[in-house]
Amino acid sequence: MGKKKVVVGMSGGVDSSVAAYLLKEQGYEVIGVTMQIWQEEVREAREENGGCCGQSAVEDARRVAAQLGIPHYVMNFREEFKCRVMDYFVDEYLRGRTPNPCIACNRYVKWESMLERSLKIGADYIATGHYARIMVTPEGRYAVRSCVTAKKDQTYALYSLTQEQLAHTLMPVGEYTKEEIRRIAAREGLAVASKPDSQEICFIPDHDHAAFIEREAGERTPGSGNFVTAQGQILGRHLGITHYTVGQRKGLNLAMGHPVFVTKIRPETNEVVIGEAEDVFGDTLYCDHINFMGMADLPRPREVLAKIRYAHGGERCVIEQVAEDMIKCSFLKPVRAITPGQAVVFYEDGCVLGGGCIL
RNA sequence: UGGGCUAUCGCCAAGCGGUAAGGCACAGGACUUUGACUCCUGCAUUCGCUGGUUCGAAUCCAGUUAGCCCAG
Repeated sequence: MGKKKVVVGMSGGVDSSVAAYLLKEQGYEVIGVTMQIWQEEVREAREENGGCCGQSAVEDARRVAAQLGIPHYVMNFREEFKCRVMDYFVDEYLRGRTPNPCIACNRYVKWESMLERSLKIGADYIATGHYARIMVTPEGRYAVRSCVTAKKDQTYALYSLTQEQLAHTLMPVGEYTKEEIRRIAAREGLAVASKPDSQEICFIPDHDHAAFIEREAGERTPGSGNFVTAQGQILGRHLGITHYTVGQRKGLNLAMGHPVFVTKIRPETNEVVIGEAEDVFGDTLYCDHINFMGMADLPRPREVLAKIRYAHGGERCVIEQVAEDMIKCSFLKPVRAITPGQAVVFYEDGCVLGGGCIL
């Protein structure tokens, strides 16, 4: 029986580099692959960005692969990335929603595309540097669960993986803390040991979302409109709905004497609704694009812990399937800034049961 | 044209003769897969303007300008 073959998605960062190292140590036949996704006019921005997916990423990954003595290839996923991540990102903003591109990238690019292509070249698994662990539930379902480093937990962004995908996925760094991973990288002398963590959205290195959207959307870019209260009072002019997200305070340029926040975005009327701090709280949400992971279905209401955005600690809520592709979440306590477009992910004991996209 | 009121940082606003509070906004930083939240730091040598009184004025006086209100 030959070695199991695994394709490691190497971003050129510390995590995926160590993932490749660990798998090799564990006896897998490891192949390093770096996805080519968005880099075209990248230049200066990447170095301070840490370059999660930039051009230097390819070189860094190649260097690490050479150090580890594993083959390294580049797979071109620009097409997929453009339409499934960048276009989605822009379209969501145009619809007044706040997308989470990392979830889309994971689902469509890293897993659907990269996994498919990897299986095609004879791999048994793909692996990534995500801080998450894959488990099998007593019912025999695959699920991801929080890793030891709760702070770096990335299960939220992985909620949409299917059973089939999880069956062919390995996440070796989920067993370690970020500090341990860096230590291993340093111990093994990996070139990227001290590379800064990547953050923010990789394809917008300058962090200027609005400018990016304007470039991409062109004519479709929404113009300025009114800031209004829930009662309809006009408070001022905004720069275009793509500049805002629910819960936002900064950048509104509204001197009301006290802090005010975005409570809602109305693309139909091009209005941004403004309210008080308490107006940002809500206790009910609906989501679609459901994916069941640790639970196979939801035949009856069930109480779970739900996270409504990446850095959210989670709140107890009762979930109930109200339609073919719709779940209603009723929180026991109001949660802040329920934001359409963001994911809601359900957990039980750190295990992802499933999730959806907030409506 | 008379009479009254008001004029202090981008907005609101303390101050009432003793040497410019505060809030919001904004900027920078920390944090961050929402330009989110949050936190830290910064932010009027100057009080519509011109003179005067005083040891000392944003604070008192005179004039002047602007805005608002009320008049015949």
